Amino acid sequence: MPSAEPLPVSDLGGALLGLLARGPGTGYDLTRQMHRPVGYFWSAQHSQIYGELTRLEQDGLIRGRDVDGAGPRQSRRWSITSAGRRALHAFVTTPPPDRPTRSRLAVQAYSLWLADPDAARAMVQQVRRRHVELLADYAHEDAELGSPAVGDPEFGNAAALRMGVLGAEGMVAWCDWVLEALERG
Amino acid sequence: MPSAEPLPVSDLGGALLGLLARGPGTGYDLTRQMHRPVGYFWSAQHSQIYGELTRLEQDGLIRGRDVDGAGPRQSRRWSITSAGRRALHAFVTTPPPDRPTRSRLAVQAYSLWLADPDAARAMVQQVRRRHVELLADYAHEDAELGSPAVGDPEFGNAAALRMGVLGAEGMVAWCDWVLEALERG
DNA sequence: TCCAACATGTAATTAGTTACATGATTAG
DNA sequence: CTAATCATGTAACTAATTACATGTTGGA
Repeated sequence: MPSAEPLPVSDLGGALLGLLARGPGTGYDLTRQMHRPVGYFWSAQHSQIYGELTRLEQDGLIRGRDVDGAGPRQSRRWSITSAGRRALHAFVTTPPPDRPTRSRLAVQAYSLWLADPDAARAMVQQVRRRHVELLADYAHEDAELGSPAVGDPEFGNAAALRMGVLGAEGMVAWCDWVLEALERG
Repeated sequence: MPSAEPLPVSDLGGALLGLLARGPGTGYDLTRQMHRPVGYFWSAQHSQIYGELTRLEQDGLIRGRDVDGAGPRQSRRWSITSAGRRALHAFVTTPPPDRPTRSRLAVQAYSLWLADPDAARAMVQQVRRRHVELLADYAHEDAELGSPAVGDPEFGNAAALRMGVLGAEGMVAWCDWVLEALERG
């Protein structure tokens, strides 16, 4: 009998399965797609991705087929299997472990009190600019999206994007809070 | 001549220096302090902390003195050196690298479209509860804090806490957004 | 002709987690 | 007497980054 429990996957594995659930692709494709919009929240180098794909294949969650591509080597086109879909199902509905979100910026904030105020202001202003830019990118993506139904793959994009917007708005608000405090001295 | 550039430190190194800048402590102390409020944003096991402390000592950023503690072994009390303070200065005012914040929840969100709506709702509700609890913890800490001046160590606590509040509020808003979308079907 | 994009892989290193190991003191 | 806390360390492993390596095709 087949095991009832689907195989657990790593966070990167979940990201890759999430991409392949929308359609097959090569390792190279996946590496590029680890940009907008999954890549807003997860990144990986191709070296890590190729390794993870091999592991997912060994677990039977994806299947690779050789195709001849433009490069010097054979290219492999990966597709998700039904076991992979089951594993992805389990992955998305399992509450994430309750560890603190790692934020280097928060670690810096914790020691901001001993920084030179001008240097602190410059750093925070740069962070602010970056998040304002991010918000503009998100707005672009959002404009092409509308309000997809929950069963539509686009709903996943919208949900991830929404999280990005709320997070970036929070960061801008935080920067303003710090800048005001530095103003007051 | 002494080098003009202070030694770069890792994120964990920055967190530990940030704690030691407020006063000396043993590895055990630091492990416990990697809870509120730095630990809201960075966590580490003692195994990693002890190793990092050794590295910081080799770089001359901290200094350890043997004291006899309650345990079976000699205890070491660590203090930050002036080189350590310089390195921490540089650490806090260097804009963090522009990599995406890793969010497993966002990766899950990206594939939420193929989840069973009831399972999705349960997951999101649990995440929401967790962040509401976090907000209550933050409010507690905040109440004891007031509005410290920028040169006061407490200002670091306040800044980190502020980031936590804004982040958690964003997460609750995100959960509500998803729950509403699931309601509408 | 040179550079970018295509396309895949390995090697070396650093960061982080989990598990193993020890042994004293104190509170219930 | 038992469990928790004190207090430190190592070992084994997984995750992630950086660097090394190869070789084609298409456009400026």
